[in-house]
Amino acid sequence: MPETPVRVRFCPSPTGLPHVGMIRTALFNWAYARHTGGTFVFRIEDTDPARDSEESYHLLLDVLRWLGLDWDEGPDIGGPHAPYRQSQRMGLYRDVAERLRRAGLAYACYCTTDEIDARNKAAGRPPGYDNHCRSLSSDQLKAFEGRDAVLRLRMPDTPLTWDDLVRGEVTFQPEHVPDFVIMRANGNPLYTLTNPVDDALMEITHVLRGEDLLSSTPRQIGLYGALAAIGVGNGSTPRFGHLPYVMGEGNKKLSKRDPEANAMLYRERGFLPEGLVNYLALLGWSFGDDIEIFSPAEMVTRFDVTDVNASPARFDLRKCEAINAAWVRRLEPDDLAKRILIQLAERGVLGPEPTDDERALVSAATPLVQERMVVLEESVGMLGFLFADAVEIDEAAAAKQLGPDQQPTLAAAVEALQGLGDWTAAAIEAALREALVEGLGLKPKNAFGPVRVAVTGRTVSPPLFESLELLGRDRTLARLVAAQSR
RNA sequence: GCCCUCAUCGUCUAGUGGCCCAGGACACCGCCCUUUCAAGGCGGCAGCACGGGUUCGAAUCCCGUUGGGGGCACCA
Repeated sequence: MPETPVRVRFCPSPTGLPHVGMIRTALFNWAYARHTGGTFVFRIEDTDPARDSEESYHLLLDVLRWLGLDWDEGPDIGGPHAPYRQSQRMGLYRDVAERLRRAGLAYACYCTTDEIDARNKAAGRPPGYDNHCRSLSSDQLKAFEGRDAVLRLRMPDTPLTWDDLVRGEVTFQPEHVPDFVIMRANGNPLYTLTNPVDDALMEITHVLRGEDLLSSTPRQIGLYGALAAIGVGNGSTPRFGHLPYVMGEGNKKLSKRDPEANAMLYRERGFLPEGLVNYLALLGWSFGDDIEIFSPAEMVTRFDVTDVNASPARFDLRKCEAINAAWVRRLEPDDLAKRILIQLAERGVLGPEPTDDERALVSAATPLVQERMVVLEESVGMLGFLFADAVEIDEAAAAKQLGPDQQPTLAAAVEALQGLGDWTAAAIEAALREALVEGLGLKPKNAFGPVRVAVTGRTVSPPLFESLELLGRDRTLARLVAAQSR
């Protein structure tokens, strides 16, 4: 028996900066589509001009592309259900709303929020609409003449139940799900209408979204019933899966204000897309077999929504960094070198068009830093010394390693390296050991510390002898001499 | 207030009645390796929220309690 092909969607509102929780939702939808051989639809829900922005829309596209979460239908590439931006589908929603009204499935409501609140208070009821305008007499209707009306959906008076893909069966009693607004008084449709209408029209089979939308699901199920009645969509209601929150510090949802929430930040800091995707996947899901490092493609082979955890997960930057570091180590050196090159160019260590020599130097230096980096950003500090004539010396490092006591060490190093025939890491190490460790009787730590600071400017650097080899004899000697005249 | 929902080490998780006096990872602490910093290796710390059931047997099933989160918009 052939199953209906899976169609999932990611449908953010373009407001503010892309949020990691939102990206995690996109990832799970994407992974589920790819795992099942289904279709991943990307739709933009920009029905609120007051909050939506074009800039935010482009950021969304950028982030998804950067992470490699490709979509099969969407605003930029079109598809059988185009357009994929709700702002371009307004006529459609108005039409559906009108049909619902004419079918008696939706009705005009003239109540103001103040009136509703007042009635609830007087009756000692909890907040929420009281279905007041469901059946108004013609006299009552006349009294409201000229007053603005919103359109509300008439909800069924039976329990609303669905089998949530991550939580199991969930039921709401009808008295807790009042008739809700689907069209503003000004005639603009609300999310409560546009989202299910598009899901129906686009024949979405699985709605995987944040748990914040869980309590709006009964309303959507009610709407689906109404849509089926007027022939919008294919008449079937999608399955729902509510993904757990991504939490921030303390016990609150990672908020948009929280800097850690901004997905763009990770790209700027030089996280690898593979690393971020890998970490985000771990928030509510696990690969199995005690394996934690996996590629997006590997994730796809195993991902299933029904394996997603129901409980919220805290975003842990440390772990995110550790996963990324593992990915840095996992990359082929050539691949890593390319990414470091881009990073160095973006940060001005290299020009926008690196020379062949610079490219070669980056390639040669990459293996020296591959095990030392957590994020690409660090390549600037670790490799910067290779790409300048002189080096800027860290003052704290100088105070520790370039004082009067270290002058003889530096002098001996200059002498040992000056006449060295073969400028290779091995030869440099041999020469330095002979002159400083054996010659001056220094411990290795004290022998190489001053050389390191003089040449790289820092107490922490890539392996010293390899670094000197890459730097070259002239610049190495110049820096050793310069350090003596400080 | 009402409704919904969640509950295993500090954190992310494995675990779907016996393989679990609970496994892995991050973080933390030791030791080893070592020219710095890492990486790597070895070891350590640390958890089934609580109370009742069901069962020969419960982290796993049921009920309750407590605690956390979300919702109750002409936002999405």
